Amino acid sequence: MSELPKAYDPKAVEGPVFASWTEGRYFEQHPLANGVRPFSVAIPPPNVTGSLHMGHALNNTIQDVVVRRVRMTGRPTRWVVGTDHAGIATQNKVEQKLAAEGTSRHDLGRDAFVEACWEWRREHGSTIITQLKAMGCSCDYSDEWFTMDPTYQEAVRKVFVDWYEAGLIYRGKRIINWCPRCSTALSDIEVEHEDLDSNLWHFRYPLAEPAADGRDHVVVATTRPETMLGDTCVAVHPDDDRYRDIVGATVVLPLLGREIPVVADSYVDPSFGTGAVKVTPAHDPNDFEIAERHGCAKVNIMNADATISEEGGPYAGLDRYEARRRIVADMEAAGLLADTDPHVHSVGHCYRCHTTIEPWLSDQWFVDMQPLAAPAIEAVRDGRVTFHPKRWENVYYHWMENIRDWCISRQLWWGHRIPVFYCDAPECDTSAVASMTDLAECPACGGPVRQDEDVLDTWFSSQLWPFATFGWPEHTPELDYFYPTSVLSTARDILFLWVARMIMSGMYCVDDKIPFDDVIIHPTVFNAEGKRMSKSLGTGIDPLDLMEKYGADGMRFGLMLQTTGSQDIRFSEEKLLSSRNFANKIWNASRFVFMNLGEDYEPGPPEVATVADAWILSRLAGLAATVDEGLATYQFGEVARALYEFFWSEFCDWYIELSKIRLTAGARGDATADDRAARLAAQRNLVFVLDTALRLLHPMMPFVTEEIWRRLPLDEAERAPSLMVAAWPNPAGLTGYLDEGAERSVSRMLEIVVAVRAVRARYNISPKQGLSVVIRTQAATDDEMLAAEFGYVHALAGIDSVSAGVDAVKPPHSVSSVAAGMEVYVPLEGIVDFDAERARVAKTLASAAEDLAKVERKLANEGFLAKAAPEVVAKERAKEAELAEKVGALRTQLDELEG
RNA sequence: GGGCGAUUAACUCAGCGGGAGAGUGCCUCCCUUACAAGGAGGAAGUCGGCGGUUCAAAUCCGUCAUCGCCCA
Repeated sequence: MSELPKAYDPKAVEGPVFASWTEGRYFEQHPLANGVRPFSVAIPPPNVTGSLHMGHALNNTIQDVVVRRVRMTGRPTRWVVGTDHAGIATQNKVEQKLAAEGTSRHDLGRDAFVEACWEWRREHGSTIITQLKAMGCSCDYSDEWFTMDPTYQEAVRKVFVDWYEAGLIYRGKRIINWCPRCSTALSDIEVEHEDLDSNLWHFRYPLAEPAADGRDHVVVATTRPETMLGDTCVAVHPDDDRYRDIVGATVVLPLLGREIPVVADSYVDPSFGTGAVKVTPAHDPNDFEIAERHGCAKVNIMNADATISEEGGPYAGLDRYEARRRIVADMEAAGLLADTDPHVHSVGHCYRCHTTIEPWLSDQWFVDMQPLAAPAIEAVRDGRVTFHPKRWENVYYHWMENIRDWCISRQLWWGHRIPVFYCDAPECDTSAVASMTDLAECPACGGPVRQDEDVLDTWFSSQLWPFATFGWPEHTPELDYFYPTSVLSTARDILFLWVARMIMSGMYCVDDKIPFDDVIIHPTVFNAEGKRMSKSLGTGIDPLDLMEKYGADGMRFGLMLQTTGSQDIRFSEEKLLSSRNFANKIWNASRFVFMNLGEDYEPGPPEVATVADAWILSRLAGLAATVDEGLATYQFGEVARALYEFFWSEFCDWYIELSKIRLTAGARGDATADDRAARLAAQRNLVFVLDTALRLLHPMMPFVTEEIWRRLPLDEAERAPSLMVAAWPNPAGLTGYLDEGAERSVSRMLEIVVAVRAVRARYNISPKQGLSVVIRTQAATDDEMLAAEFGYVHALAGIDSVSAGVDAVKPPHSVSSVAAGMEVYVPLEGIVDFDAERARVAKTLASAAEDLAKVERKLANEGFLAKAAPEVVAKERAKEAELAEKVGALRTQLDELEG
């Protein structure tokens, strides 16, 4: 057995351990085992341009923890991995690269540009996959997917054609969200709204003819003055008496001189601004609706790059903000600026580049979502899909029930090109056809066709991920076997972009089957100030740096400790310290075990030889149940805390310390056969507890546990080529070790040890100075139990002699403490400051007396006795007795100190 | 405007109907051959305010306040 280094060094361990997993092919799912329900997870594919951030680190740790646990139970398991082609992000990257080289995509042309994107992907596209490996993620890397793979393209195309032919996809001229920087349309949920300080400008619009009451103008309010160039009417509410007389009148649009009508429309809110609104149909979705209802023109005054178009007359060519300044200035100069009020309004920004988006009239493709949403809502309502935490279901319902059509066309070159072909022949009946194969000629007239220039929204393709990665639309064995997947883990910000759409498309495409059973919505990772982490703002933390400093296990465990169902994570590095130290603690406890096994150790089953053994095995059985149940229900924080507490406080602080008695006695030259047998029992129990704990820890801390576990001397039956594929501790198999009596007994003994140590610490008594202890017990039965544990008290509290009895008498010049209802006396001739001791005891007494009074009040309460559960009352009575005992003992102590 | 979440020790957070917990920080002592990335002991909280339900409320309900997020 090779000696372990003194401290755990993640860097020395992680690489080789990961390599051994790959070599053993434990990540892969081999032949499909029939008759067993498999467990599968589709990773939310990271952007191919991406690199690991804290959100990925958390999300993928969660998936790995879930997957590793299930794999250890022996269930066939597969975690599908891959990347998303990320249309806008990738196109931006490649365009930047081209710009640096002094060229552009327009210089290259479409085909060469797309090839440049593939080239970029070949060079840089595996960054994040490599980083997932560094984290220890147990994905099946032998079958990596990309949303632009040939078979994946087939899947995307099929969904488009199917939906087109079913009438679910249509093309129309609508107001969409336009990003002038990315030069593409965006769907509604790709727009992030932000409240900005601005103004509400009041403009006077002159009437062509004075109204009956002599009025010669109408005042409209706007937050976007530049759009007045595209005004085609002014609207007022039909019931608004202020404007009743001018409905139907004509207004002369200032600056341009265009004549536009005043219309009445109930959309107008009479209480906002002046109650009269300018209507710009080509630049506002609501105005578009008004124009449709009243047959007004739609004048598009903006170019794709957000400069003013020819329709803007004298302002043509100006940038949108410059145009705004000039128009306000010109209106003011013309005496038509009635007022300027400060005003906060919500401005949409591109979720990729944060440029202010323009609502813009253009031809785009849309998906009619309502028919798809209906069954997907039902799937969550009837529990086929479950959200964790459950409250996210309401967010899902709210969005799904108010769902709007999805704009899926993007004016990009990198992506899935829309498979629609147009025939421009005027005499041909067929104007557009969606096709699974590229068309060279019109199927109707045989004339030339041209393909739609646009590509599909990246999310249109990634919604197919949970089934396209199993080979759909082919009816593959993998699809039959692994779909539906088991779990989807994600942050809440892609609940709509992804989760909802995957449920809709999954059910539509794969026989009405849901894409996953459980959805885990995990916390969002913020920085220490609670702000969003962002690389561009420099507020991000790089998980690779963290792994460098704290080890992959340290980072993973630290994240798991903070993952609860309610709070987001305010992350800071210090929070990983305890996890890194924990890995080292595991390492050193294991080192201790190895050092104490020796050459002659013979593996064997655990043996309850002492009450300490019974205690630790009982605690271990409890831990296994907590961890198993906790992971099955995604209570990661709770599980991490239970593991930490057990390993550090119970196993290391107490059991290992207790085992030293038997280990050293049994190793001495003059050891008896009994001593040697006792040593062997201790060794086997140490190995068993460590073995089981490592298995339970493995999903969260795969590297350190694997490295140690391989070296454990286990029975042949317990062995496995890797901890990854070793058996998960079955809680049901450990219930035989549950032993409440042993737990009570040991915790009482530990209290005595702590009480004696506290005396030592309080009076600064050297560990080398021997002490004796006298314990006054409450009942004779306690005496025997205690006597059996004297050895432990000796060893742990460093004392020479212990005696106990119901009628034990306080020795002279001793201080006393109360532990577990017993009096513990430590004679301290000449060492103690009795004044300080009196003060301390008085304080403890006051607090105990208060507790006792509380319990007594409760027990004097008739209502409590009548209504509370009997076991609760019994517990209170026991508590009362215990506290009364404690108070009595403290009083006596105080009296003795006074005297 | 609608919804969700948070408010517990100096800090970061668990607990979510029956004796206030952890990590970090702080104080005291200790390099005791598993571990100083450690060990032992300790100080520290009217569980945001106010009402209510209950025998019993940090925990359930209502309300207010503050902070954060989502939707419109």
